[in-house]
Amino acid sequence: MDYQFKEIEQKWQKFWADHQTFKAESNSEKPKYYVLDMFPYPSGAGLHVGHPLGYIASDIFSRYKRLKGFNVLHPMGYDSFGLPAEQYAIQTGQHPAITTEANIATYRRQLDQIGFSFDWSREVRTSEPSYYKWTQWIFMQLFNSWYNIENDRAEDITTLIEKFNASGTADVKAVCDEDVKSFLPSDWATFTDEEKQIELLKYRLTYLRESTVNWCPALGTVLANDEVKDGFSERGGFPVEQKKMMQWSMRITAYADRLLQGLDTIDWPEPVKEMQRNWIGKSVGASVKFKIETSDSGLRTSDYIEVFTTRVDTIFGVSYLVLAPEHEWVAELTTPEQKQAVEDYIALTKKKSELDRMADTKTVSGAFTGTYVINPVSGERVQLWIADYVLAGYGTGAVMGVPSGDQRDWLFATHFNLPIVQILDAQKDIDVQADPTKEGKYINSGFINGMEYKEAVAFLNNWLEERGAGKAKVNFRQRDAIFGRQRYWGEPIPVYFKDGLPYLVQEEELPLLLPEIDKYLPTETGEPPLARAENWLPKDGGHYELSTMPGWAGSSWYWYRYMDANNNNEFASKEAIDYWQAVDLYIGGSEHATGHLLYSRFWNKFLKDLGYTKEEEPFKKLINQGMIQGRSNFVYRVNDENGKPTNTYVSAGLRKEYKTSALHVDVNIVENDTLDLAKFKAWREEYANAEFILEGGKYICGVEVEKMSKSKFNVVNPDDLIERYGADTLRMYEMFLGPLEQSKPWNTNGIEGVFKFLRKFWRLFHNEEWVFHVNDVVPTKAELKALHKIIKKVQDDIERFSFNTSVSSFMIAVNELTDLKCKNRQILEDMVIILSPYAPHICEELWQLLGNDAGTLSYAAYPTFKPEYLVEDEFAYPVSINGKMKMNLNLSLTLAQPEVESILLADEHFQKFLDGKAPKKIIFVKGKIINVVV
RNA sequence: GCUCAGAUGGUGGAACUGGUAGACACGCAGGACUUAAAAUCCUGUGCCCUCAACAGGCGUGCGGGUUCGAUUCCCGCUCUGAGUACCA
Repeated sequence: MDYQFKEIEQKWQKFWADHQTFKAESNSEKPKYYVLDMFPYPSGAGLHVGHPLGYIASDIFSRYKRLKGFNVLHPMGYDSFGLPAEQYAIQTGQHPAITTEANIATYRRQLDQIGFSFDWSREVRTSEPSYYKWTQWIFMQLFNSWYNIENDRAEDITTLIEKFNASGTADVKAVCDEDVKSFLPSDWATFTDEEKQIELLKYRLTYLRESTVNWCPALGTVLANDEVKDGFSERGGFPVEQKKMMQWSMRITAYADRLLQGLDTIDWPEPVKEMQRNWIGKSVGASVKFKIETSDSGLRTSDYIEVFTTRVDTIFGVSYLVLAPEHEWVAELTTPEQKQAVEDYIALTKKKSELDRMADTKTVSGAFTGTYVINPVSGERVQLWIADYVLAGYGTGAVMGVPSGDQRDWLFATHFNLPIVQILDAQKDIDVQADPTKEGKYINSGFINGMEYKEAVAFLNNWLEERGAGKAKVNFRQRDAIFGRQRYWGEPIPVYFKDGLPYLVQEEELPLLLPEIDKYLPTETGEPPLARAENWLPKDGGHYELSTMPGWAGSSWYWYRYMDANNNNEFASKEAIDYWQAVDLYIGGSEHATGHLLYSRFWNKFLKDLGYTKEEEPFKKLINQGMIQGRSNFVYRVNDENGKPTNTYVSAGLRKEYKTSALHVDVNIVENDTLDLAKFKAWREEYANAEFILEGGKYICGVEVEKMSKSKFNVVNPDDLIERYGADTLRMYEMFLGPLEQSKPWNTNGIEGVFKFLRKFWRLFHNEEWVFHVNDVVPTKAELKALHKIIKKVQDDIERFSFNTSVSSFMIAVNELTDLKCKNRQILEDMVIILSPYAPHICEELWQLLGNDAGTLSYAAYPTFKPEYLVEDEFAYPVSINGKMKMNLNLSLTLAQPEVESILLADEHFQKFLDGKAPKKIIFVKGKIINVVV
C-alpha cells in the first residue's frame, strides 16, 4: 500500500491513548529525565502553526531519551486562568469556566492530532479547584513565613515570634518593611494581639501594603511592572495610571541575591540570564548622609538627606545634590525666594508624560531649592537642587552630583554653572566631558589624596560608618511583586479580614472556591467583581479578600504538580519530588524571561527553604524556541486614473506599471506565492467577477512578514496541514524550517519536500507494487556505512538541539539507501528507531510490519554507533594552490607527507595547474587537505 | 544610548575544533510518462565571461589584519532583529 498517513496516524494515536504508552511512573530502575513545555493559555483562537514548534522539539527529545533508556516525564496542562476568558464573560455573560473548558477541548484535539507523547494522566489546569487549592496553600505558607538574613533563608513565622519573645527586635535580621518598630521583649509582651499582627505583617513574605500601583481603568485591574509598556497595558494597549491602593505583595526582594547567584549555576540562554540580571539590577555602593544646613528661616525637615552612590570614592568631587521632584521633602526644603521657581519646575515635570521624559534625555532641566547641604567628608556647603533625571522610585530618590566623573552630572553642572572639580590625576579633558575612570590617584580629595580606587572605597566606607554618616550598601532595582488583581477569573486569595486585619482561612477550608457572581464587572462602588458574590462569607465573621491572584501565581509551581498531579493530600508527595527533583529541559518562549521564569525561581527557592523541595533551581536547562511570524500574501487591485478601484488585479511583478492598492489575501488559497484564481473568486463575493493581469500565465502574490493574526489572513492552521500531509510531515517540516531558537516567518513552501521524503522512506520497505518487502541478507559495507553515519549524526544533533540538520541528514540517508536498493531488515529496523522521535506514526506502523509487537517502538533501544563502519582507507584529497581548490586526488589514508608529495608532483593534471612554476611549500593535513604554495 | 543576537544563491538553510562554501529542501529550467493535466521520475541550477567547457574571473554585509589556508579568529564600520533605558 502507498503511504496512507491518515489511517496510520489515527491508528497509532488511538493505540497510544488506549495503552497509555507514555504514562510515566514516579519510580524506576532507569535514570529519570524531566522534559517540560511552557503550558499554554487556552485561547479561543486555537493553535496556529507557531505554537507547536517548541512542543515538537521537546517531544522529539523526550522520545529520544526514552529510546536511550531514560524514565521520561513529559507532561502537559493549561494555564487556564486569564483575562481573555473574563473579557469574553463580560461581553457575553458566559461563565469563564465554560469558555475555558471549550477552548481546552479544542487545544486537546489539536495537540492529539500532532502525536505528542505527553503523559495526559498528569494533566493540570490552574483554574481547577483541585489545583488552585495548592496555589492557595503555597500563599498561606508565604504568609506564615519571614526571611531570616542570618540563615539566608525563609523560616516559619513562629521562629520570629520566639525571637521577639526572647530578645525583641535586637537579634532580628530580617527582610521587612522600612517602618518596623524596635522593641524589647517586655514591650512585645504588652502588645495587644492586634498590634502583634500589625507588626508581624511587616515581616511576612506575602504582606499588605499601601503601594502605588499601575492601575488600568479600562481593564479594571492592577498590572505588574512587566505588564506595562511605555505607560500602556501590554495586553490590549490601554492607558495605565498610578494609583495608591492596599495591595498584597510578595517579598521577592528577599531573594534578589540568591536569584542573581543562581543564574551562574543554570544552563540557560545568555540573553535570558542577562535580562534577569538587569531586572534584579544589583548595584554595590554606599549610602551617604548629607546634613541639611538649617537656614535662618528655620527650614528643616530632618537632619540629613541620604543618597545612594556607586562611586563613594568621588565624594570629594560633589558640587551639588539633587532630589527627585516628587521627593516628599521638596516643599519643606525650598526657601521662600526659590518657591516660585521650584513650583514652576514641578508643574513642568508633571506635564511631561512618561514618554516625553524618556524620549527627551538630552535636555538638562532642574531648579535650585535655595537650601544647602554639608558634604560629610569635606564639610563643604553644596546646593540642593531638584531635577527630573532623578527618579523617586530608585534608591533614596536623591543623588549626589559629581560632574567630573559622570556625564549626566557634567551636563547638569555645565548648564547651571556649578563647579567641576577634578578628583583623580588620571582624569582627562574634563572641561569637554566627564571622565568616569577609576584609574590613578586621588587629588583635591582631602584625606584620600594619593590613594587608589579600592583603598579609597574601603577607607571611606569605614570612615563614614564610624561617624554615622553612611555605610557600604547594596541596592536593587527590583521591587516587591504586587500580588493581587481586581478581577474575577483567578485564584481567590485565602484570606479574610476582621477588624481591618487579614487572617488566613483554615487549611481545612481549602480550596477556597471562586464564588458565582451575576456579572463579571467591578461593583458600582468600584470594588472588585468578587464583591458581587452573595453569602460568600467566612465563618468567623468579617469578609473575604476580594482580589484574586495574578496570572503568574498558578504557573509559579506547576512543574511540581506534574510530579504527582492527582495527590489530594499534598501539592506533591515527598517521594515524587525526591524522584523527579527538577526539570532537566524546559522549552518555551523568551517573552517569559522576567515574568514567569523569575517568579518560578522565587517560589521554588521558598519551597526549598521550607523543606518541601530539594532543588535551589527549578529548571536546569532552558531553551527558547524562536517566534514564528506570519507571512502575508497580497493581491494588487488596479485603480483607475481617479484612484477609483477597478475589478482587475495585477500580478506582483507587473504592478509597477499600474496604480494599485495592496490587499491581504488568505494565505491558504495561495501556493508558493501563486494565487489559486478559482479559490480567490470563491473566497469573497466581491472577487467573484475579478479579472487578472497575469505574468507567465500565473498570478504571483506579494509577500510581507508580519505578526500572525486573523486580520492579516496569514494564519496557518496545523489542522489543515495535517489533513493534507499528516502529522509526521508537519512535525518534520516544523523542525526542517531552521534552527529551533531562531525566529522566522512561517512559509509552507517546501513542506512537499518533507512529505516526499516520508513517502520515499515508506517505499524503502516496499516493492514496486507497494507490497511490504524486506530481506534478511547480510548488510553490505555501504549500507552499514550509511546507517552508522546517520546514527551518529542524529544523536549528535539531538544532543545539541539541532533538529533541522538531522532532518536533512535523514533525507541524505534515505537517498543513499534508495540508491543502494537497500531492503535489508537489519538496516531498516534501525532506521525506524532513529527516525521515530521525529515521525512516530509512520515508524510505529513500519515497526509493526517488520514483525515487532505493536507499540514497543517507543521503548526500543537506540542503535549503538560503531565507528568502525565509517573507517575509510582512501580519501579524495582536495588539492589547492595558494588556498584555491583546484582538483581532487584519491590517496590512501596510510600515506604520509613525503609519499603524498611525490605522487602529487608526478601527477599530470596537477602539473597543468602549476604552469611551470615550482612549488615553494606543500602543506599536508592527513585526511583533510593538500595545499601547495607557489 | 547600552546589552545581546544576527547578515551565506531566487527562497529556507548547511558547513560542529581554521581545511573542498552553498549539503538538504523549495523554486526555476529542460526532459520522460500522458490525448492533456495532475502526480511521479530523470537532468541541470551561486554569479560573471563564454557556443561550450573537466578554461578563466568573482563570491559568505563592508574595510582591514593574522594564517600555507578565514563563513569560522582579531580590529574597525554598516545594516537588521530582540531586550532595556536618565538606576545615581
